[in-house]
Amino acid sequence: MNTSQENYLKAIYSLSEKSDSEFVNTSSIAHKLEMKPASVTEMLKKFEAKKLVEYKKYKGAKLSEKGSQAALNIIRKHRLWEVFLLKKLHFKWDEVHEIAEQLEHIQSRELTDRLDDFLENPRFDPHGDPIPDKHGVITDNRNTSLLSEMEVNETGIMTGVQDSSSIFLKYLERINITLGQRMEVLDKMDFDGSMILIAGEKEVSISAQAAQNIIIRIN
Amino acid sequence: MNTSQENYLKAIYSLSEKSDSEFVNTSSIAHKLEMKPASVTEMLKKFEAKKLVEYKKYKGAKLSEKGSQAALNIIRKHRLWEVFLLKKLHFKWDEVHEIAEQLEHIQSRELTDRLDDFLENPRFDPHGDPIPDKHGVITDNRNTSLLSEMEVNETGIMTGVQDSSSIFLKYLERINITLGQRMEVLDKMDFDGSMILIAGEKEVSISAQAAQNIIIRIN
DNA sequence: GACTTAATTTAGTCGTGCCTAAATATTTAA
DNA sequence: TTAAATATTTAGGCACGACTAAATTAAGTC
Repeated sequence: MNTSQENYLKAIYSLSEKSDSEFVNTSSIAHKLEMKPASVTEMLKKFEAKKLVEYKKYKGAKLSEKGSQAALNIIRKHRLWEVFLLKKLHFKWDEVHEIAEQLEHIQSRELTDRLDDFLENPRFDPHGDPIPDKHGVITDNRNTSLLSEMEVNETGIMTGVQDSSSIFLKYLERINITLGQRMEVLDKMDFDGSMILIAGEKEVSISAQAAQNIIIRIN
Repeated sequence: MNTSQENYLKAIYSLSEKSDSEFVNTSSIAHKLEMKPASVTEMLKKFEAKKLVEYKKYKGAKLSEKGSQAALNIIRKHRLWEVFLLKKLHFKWDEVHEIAEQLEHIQSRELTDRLDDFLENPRFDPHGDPIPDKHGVITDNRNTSLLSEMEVNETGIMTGVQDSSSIFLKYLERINITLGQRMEVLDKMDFDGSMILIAGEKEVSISAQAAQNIIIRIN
């Protein structure tokens, strides 16, 4: 299992999480990995042979138990390294993803588990995403919703983002929105769907597009 | 520059350190990397084109300034990660090399420099090898010799090993020899070249082969 | 100095992971 | 329900980094 194949697994996992149907289609994987569908087809056949996915022609692929475990292990490593980069090396929120993309491919069960302990077994990464434990179990976090779906006067705590791109994270930083902040919706504008909130102490205005990418835990 | 190429650079660097002649020959590189000489020849030509080495047919290769800097950067990363694994994650002396072989290929100048600071700018790795600074400068350590070359009654401090294999390090651990110990040569046996020392507090006997792989700082 | 031996390079092959272009299957819409 | 549009797969090709076997060069020996 090399870096390329691990990236396929991650892509399939993340797409199947979001999609409602069981099978993830070829072109969505290709799009996510910035590759051509033909290349994906080839790899899916190899994965089928290795029992990492169930593959049905013209339908797509579904991760097997073995495939899911492999994907979760990579995600676990990615998120643990992100915590390390942020907490120990003091990288900024928006800088950690890129480096973690490399570190997630380091192979050593022992290393991952020791890193986990060294970081004091964090349950969420800097973007609010849950970190699978050593058995691949993710702590389920219900009670979450997108900021864009909240009603006026509702409150919650920002626990994550859906878009981890540097450009988005920089935007949030610029308007002083950070993880863990309590938010209250003051108004939703009919004009463009933008929202007025209290985030932390201050009143901020945020676009509909941004609100669709902010995850809030309601409580 | 990928993992394979970085391993070539490291191999050439380490061989040219030890060898007296300027150029490192094809077969020694092949041997070190456990590959066939024909493969090495091909790569050396590519390196020549990239100006990483000076390559002379049937003579071998010599790292250019650019090539040396690249090699030193990989060595720096390797040794810093080794310190991290030992000091922060509490791996054993003989376990760190293998994992560092992977981590040394992570590409991020920023990461390396921050790791260096996080570890409080160590000057030597767990095997006693010096860590190049961010400019590729190695603190020169003269006054070192191999244990096997010491005379009876000479003393010194063990600062490193030449063979970092797990099998050798485990052997040292078993006979209670560790880095930083003061050693005194009590006797050298004509029979088989083995040596009797005081290492730490105790008297130990060590084979000629092992003594050739232990680095001592004389003072 | 010629000849044998060893080292090195060249030439051609292979697996991997990507691609493009063409063929085929599925979905959508008239 | 059939035709057009779209998605997917197949077929063939390419770069890379490894290999083997054959050719060439260098080194050692009589």
